[in-house]
Amino acid sequence: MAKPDKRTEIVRAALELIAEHGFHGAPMSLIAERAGVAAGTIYRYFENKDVLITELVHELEGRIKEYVLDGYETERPIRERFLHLTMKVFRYFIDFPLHFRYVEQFHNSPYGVVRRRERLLADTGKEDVFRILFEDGLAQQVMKDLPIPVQTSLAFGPLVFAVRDHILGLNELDDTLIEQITLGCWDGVKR
Amino acid sequence: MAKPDKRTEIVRAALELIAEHGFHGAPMSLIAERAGVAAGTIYRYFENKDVLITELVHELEGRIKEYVLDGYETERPIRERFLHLTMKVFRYFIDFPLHFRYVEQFHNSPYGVVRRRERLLADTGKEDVFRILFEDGLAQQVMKDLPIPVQTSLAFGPLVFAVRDHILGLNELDDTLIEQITLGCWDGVKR
Amino acid sequence: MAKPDKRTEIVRAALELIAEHGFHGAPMSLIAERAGVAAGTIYRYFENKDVLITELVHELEGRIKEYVLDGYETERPIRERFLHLTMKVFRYFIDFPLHFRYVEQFHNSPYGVVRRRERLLADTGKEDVFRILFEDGLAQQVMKDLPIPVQTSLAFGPLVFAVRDHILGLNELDDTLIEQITLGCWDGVKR
Amino acid sequence: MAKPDKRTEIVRAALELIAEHGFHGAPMSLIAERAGVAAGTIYRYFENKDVLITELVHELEGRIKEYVLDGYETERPIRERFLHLTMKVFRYFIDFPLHFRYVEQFHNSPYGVVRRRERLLADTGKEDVFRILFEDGLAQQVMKDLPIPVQTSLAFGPLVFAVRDHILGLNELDDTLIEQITLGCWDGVKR
DNA sequence: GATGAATGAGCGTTCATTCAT
DNA sequence: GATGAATGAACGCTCATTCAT
Repeated sequence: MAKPDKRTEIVRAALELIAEHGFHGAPMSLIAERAGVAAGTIYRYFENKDVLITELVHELEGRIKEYVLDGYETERPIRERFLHLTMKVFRYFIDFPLHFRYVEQFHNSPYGVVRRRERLLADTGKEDVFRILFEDGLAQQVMKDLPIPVQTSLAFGPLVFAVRDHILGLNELDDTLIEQITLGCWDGVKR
Repeated sequence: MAKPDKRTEIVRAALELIAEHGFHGAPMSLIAERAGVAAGTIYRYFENKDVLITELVHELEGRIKEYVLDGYETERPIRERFLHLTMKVFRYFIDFPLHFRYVEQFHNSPYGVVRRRERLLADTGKEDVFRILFEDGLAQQVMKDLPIPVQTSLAFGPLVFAVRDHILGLNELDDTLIEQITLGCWDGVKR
Repeated sequence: MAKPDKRTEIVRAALELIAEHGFHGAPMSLIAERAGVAAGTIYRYFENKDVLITELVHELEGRIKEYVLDGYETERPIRERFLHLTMKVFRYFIDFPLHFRYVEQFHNSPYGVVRRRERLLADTGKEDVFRILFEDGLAQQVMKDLPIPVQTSLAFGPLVFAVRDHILGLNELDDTLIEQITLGCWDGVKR
Repeated sequence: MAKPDKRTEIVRAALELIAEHGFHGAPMSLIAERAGVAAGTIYRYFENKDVLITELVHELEGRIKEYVLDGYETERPIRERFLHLTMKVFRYFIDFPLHFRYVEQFHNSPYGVVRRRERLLADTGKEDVFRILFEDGLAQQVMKDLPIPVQTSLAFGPLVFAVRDHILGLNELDDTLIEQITLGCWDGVKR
């Protein structure tokens, strides 16, 4: 924290620029400038722009995961766990709108498509709390018997929409609204 | 099909390339090549690339609207109307995955953001079937009392997620699954 | 006059556009549009743009010559003939600023350079009133003994400068001013 | 000559190409090639082609001014000062014909017209030696009472004409001829 | 003759990437 | 390690010219 090293600055600059102006509006030279480094320096830390973009999304997703899992207890009832997870995701994205914008941009670009596919094909199921939650929910007959991806859609689709509108200023998401949406999602997935 | 005129070919080529490879991966030269015309020819039909992109999204949205409203009867019960609309949207996007991908890309780009905001600010409510449906649903106390954008999130968020996964091949959306999701959405918005 | 034929319209349009916006600002398509003909039609009358440009300058120079020689009497005294010619040129360009602008642009472009050189190398001396005037002036020992091109410079250089400034609005050339400049030029060439 | 840096080479190449072939005949790619740099390199030194063109004319005018004012003494008689200035301008342009051609092209292009107008409208009179000379000349009743632009026309019009012809090879301006023209100009402006 | 849609070479410009310092 | 000047392929776009109708 004392010495914000160059890599950190590069990542921060890339996040800001891409989140705000898209991949188009974030040339390497501008990222370098905003990071306070020379253009060539970026290539010491990232092989090329694609790698930078991809590593950045990894980092963000790691942080989101960490935030969301904080205080999460696998022993609690399904409903409670569900609400914990969705509301945490909500809060995270509202608190870090740049992260949301970045991740959104990423997943709606060719990079994201590749990434998403790889991820699903790899069996990451073991450690995936959402997956476990849905499987538990099914086993306990609390949730509908739907494929995991479908459950995910019902659980997170509304959230993403709502956050997007909120960030664009078309919406004003306060605590009660967040709770209502979250409960609506629960209504969607519960049996 | 009788006269596959150049404009049509250009639009088709742009749709394919942008849907598959993003705005980045669709240079005018490639669009021209795939449309079987010279690069300069595109500019007889579209003032510039931005206009091409924007007109294309208009066209697609027009077609979607037409498809979705076919057979829609404003006199039917709320629930039935809701299911009609969401399932039609589902089917359309599953039948025309390129359209889905294109519209998605558009709305996650600077173009789309501007468009979205303008649209919301303009009071287009009069003719917007979704809006009317939600207002009716609220008036009849069948749906939850939530802001329109939030209702929209609950109604369409899961759909977009699910279609995306389906197109990526992570999902296999058949009729029963579509119905289940749609019903899940209804559970989310109904009182 | 009754039927402003296409060639005339093309020439007029080219003159206006080039005079006002330069060669750069006068694409063939715009010339065609302003002439009320199709783009391809121009090529029935002129082999290509260069030919159009060159023929136009010929036409203009022909008209200037005609105007200037109107009322010119080779029997009058040198001074009177000199003043007649220079003042007529003055008036012509002030009355037809577009012609002036066009001719100026032409002579300051690669076209003009070629043209000018060809012209001088061809022995056009026989019919050139200016040349004859200068030769007479020298023979009668009324004018300085200078090469013809130099005499031309002294006679017309100031005129071109003054007209340019006038057309740009930096100057207001009225009759007395024109006369003064003309007399200044005479002072420059006379012995 | 010790370090023929890239900027210098670019400027030199632009000067040569534009002077010889006009703005049309000097694409950035060719300027780059002749300068021995990559096309993109030009943009490190000049924001765009317009800026390159405009900065170049500034540089040339600066050098001309410096050359012309060398040895100029404001305390000398009007006539002597007049002859000093005009003859120096003469010599400069004869020694640097590319500079002459460039400046001519510039002032007959849309760039130049704008520039010229701005310059005249701005009251640059304070530091303008020509203006001061003409004002002194008028005050001392040595020169005719004419507006400054008109005096300028009489003083420099012939020069520009003569130099142009000389560069085109239609003329052979030697010292005596230059002096004669200069004296002719003086005859034109003096009372 | 006249049209104007179509062409495609060529333009000015950008930017991811390299490499001498 | 770090720099940033230099690169040059690739982009969006223009426009003189052609040719089927």
